[in-house]
Amino acid sequence: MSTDLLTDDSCGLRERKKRETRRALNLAALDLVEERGFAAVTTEEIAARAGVSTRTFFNYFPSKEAAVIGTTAEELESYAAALEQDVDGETPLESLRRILAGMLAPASIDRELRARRRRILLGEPSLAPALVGNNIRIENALTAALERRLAVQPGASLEARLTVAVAIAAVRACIEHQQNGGSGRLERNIDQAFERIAAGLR
Amino acid sequence: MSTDLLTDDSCGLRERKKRETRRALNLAALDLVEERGFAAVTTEEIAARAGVSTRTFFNYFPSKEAAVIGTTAEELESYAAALEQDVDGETPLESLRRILAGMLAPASIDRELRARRRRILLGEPSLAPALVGNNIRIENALTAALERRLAVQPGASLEARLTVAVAIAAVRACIEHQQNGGSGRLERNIDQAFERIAAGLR
DNA sequence: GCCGAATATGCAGTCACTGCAAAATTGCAG
DNA sequence: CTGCAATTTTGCAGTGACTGCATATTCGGC
Repeated sequence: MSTDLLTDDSCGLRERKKRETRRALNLAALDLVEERGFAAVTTEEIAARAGVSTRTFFNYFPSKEAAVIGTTAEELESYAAALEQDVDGETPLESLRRILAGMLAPASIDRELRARRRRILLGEPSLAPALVGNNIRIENALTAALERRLAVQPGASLEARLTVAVAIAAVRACIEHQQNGGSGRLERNIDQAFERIAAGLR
Repeated sequence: MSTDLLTDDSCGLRERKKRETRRALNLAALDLVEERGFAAVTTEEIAARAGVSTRTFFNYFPSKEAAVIGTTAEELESYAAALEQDVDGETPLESLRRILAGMLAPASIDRELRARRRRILLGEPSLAPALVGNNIRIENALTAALERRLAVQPGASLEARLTVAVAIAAVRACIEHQQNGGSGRLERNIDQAFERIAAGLR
């Protein structure tokens, strides 16, 4: 196989190949779902397009949904690390707004991929349950990170988990609003939502 | 079959039988999951214990998870109706606290069943994704109800959806907190959470 | 008691997902 | 470069969720 451009970071050939395979599976899944819709795609086809066996597919992802969503442990850790950092005058909620908005926004590098991902994932209503299920992982990772930042024992107070859960719910609500033909642009709505939350809901 | 005690409310035998079957399936599912755990129970067994064919099982519930969770459209409507009502000086958030807490609390009649349900559902981590998926239905129903109460066009403003989503997230966060061995009792934590939200998070 | 409609069932089939054991690949030491 | 051990891939066989369809049963009104 051709040695590739983006060898990301680390060590041995083994690790690199695993990353490549994982990514290939995720991209294959996105392609196929975009072409035909989630229900009409089989794990066999995804594996085939990625050039591995069906069995190997399940060595990388526990379910078809997970392959399409494709959140990696690294991404999770990177978001958690970002939240753990205490940026000058930012409240936890402000940090969460920045980080969660960043997860949605097409960032500098992966621009098109991120945008495509977003379009495909949100365009498939049948993925909604899996997506919110995936949010549990995100919530747990971010909660732990915020607890470290606040220097409290894990689970000692509700504060951290509540803040994270509410922030994620706010973003989800904006997305849902968007999909139901709601008013306003997503970015702007998210800003408004966080303002409302900081001001106190009634 | 023996004519039963609680014939609930309405009309024909047909409707009553459907309710009975639905309930029987839900109870059978709860029983079996309590005995053996969700993964070790098959839809065939649930159907058998409820006295119907496997095929009929899927006429009532779209998935094994749904059968265990067992939320009915009637329940949804009743919660929505409760939220739609404008109770004296209650803010929307206060109404939501009351209604969502009521969904968890073992109510007057079904006391034991509600408690059992709660224990079983929350005791099965593998059901967590399905549970949050189910929350989407609840969120949609409550959002529509709140929009009626506020007399706004559906989807016109973010307000309703945001409030509902945040309220549900708060309850979920308290449950999650509880399950991770967090401090405090559930009821009390929910109260605190809603107070924090009304006061504004940071 | 009889007919149209709703409901229950059986059957065959697809596909997600798993455990297991054999084969292929990789990293490493000699 | 060569064999060796660990890791990864793969094939295979099996289980079980879920669906469409055709058929039988049951219900409600006449």
